[in-house]
Amino acid sequence: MPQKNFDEIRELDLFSKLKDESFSKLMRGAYFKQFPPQIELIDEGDSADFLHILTSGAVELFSRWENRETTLATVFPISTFILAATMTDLAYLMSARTLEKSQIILIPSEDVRAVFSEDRDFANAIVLELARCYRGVVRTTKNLKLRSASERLANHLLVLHKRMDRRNSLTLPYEKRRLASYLGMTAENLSRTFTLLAENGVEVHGKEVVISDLGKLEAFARPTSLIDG
Amino acid sequence: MPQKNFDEIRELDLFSKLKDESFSKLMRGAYFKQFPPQIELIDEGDSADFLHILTSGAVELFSRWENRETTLATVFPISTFILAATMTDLAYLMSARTLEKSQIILIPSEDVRAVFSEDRDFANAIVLELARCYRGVVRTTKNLKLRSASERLANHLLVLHKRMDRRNSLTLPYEKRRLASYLGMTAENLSRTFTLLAENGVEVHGKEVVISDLGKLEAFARPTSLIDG
DNA sequence: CGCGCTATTGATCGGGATCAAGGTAAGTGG
DNA sequence: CCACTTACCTTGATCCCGATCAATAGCGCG
Repeated sequence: MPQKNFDEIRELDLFSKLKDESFSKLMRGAYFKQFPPQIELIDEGDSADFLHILTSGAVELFSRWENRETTLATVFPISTFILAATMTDLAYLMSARTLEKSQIILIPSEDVRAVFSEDRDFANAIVLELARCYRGVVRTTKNLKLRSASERLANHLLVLHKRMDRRNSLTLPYEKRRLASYLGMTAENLSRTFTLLAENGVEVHGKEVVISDLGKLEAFARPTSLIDG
Repeated sequence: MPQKNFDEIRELDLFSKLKDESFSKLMRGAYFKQFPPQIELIDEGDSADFLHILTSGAVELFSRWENRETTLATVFPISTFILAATMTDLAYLMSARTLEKSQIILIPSEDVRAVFSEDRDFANAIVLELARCYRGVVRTTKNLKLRSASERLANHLLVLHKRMDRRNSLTLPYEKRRLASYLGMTAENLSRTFTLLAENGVEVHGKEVVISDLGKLEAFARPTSLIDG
């Protein structure tokens, strides 16, 4: 594995305060793998043998039931995923597939749990990370249950806008149909909702989104830190 | 506080493996309070000063946005709630109200965090509990996004049935309108959905639900361990 | 180019919401 | 013990958001 990756991983909240010894213990047993796009990395229900860290590319977390499928999250570098299943040694609840060619580090779950009980700082970081994830899903649930599809889209655009350093022009980092699924709507409905938002300060051309009237969009979206973070 | 309560709390997964010393440290700073029904214990956005433990009564966790409100969970004794906010020292993301007269133990968040970093077993238990909560909300999200309202109701009845030792007759432990809100539907729609389920092995009289044909209900609900636990 | 995939647009359908009355059951007080 | 109240639930009528189905339009890429 390139040194560059090591350094980046080391800087993740999860590992930054880790003892060197613990960190190398984790890395010693780790696999560094490259995957092509559209590979199913994880099938929900599988036992959680590895903690995954995405170092380049993109990964979709999704779930299937009875011929239906929904996107639960999109993971971008550098970040870990499916920590909760790893810690509890239970089956994964989400499936994962690469969206692009991706580099992924696989750390055996037993190693994670071993270091967790040896290194207090790691335990601390894991708790914070799990709590953060938990709160993220709670926000998602509130978003789904309290808002209409167009309100969800409007607020999501505001979140992206904030994340992009508040530039009024941004590029959607995923296909629209995945965005639609993530927001709990169909691709068709997303399209129509975008045209609806044209009256509320949003212009769309392909994956480019221009927020031409932030005030209008905010008035429509009514964002709150208790949902949108 | 009655000794009986102490013992019951001690048996919670979160506290059972705790050193006596740690447990008393937590209890020393704790408040034991009684609340009448319909009292708002927590307003989302408040800072998370206390970990709450419900020892009798019932508490609803809910959220509001723009004049809409949704039930996120109902808590029954004996259990803790809002652990994640406590650990991260961030604002609560859910509001809470008593549904009945309730006894609640309030443990200052700083004490919880202090004991967490002193007592390895407690740290362990907290991680497991957080991961469990996280996975619970992931299931909720999948349920909301992958299933229709009637499928959610059918599966929820199966969950209650399982929880009630698989007796074919059970009593709904909450008002129907709260169940409706929890399942992400209106009270009216819940009513109609119950009549729909009459053709699928379910009889309802008030809060009494009789599963007259488990096979039929299961065929309709198609439960899966990856959503329904 | 032309093939294949994604996005848009249009027409229609349906699940679930909303609005508006009734019904039912459990208190409450005379 | 029974009228009256009140809260919850049900039922009916209608509406609308968003899904579905179908066709077309872009776009990226070999």
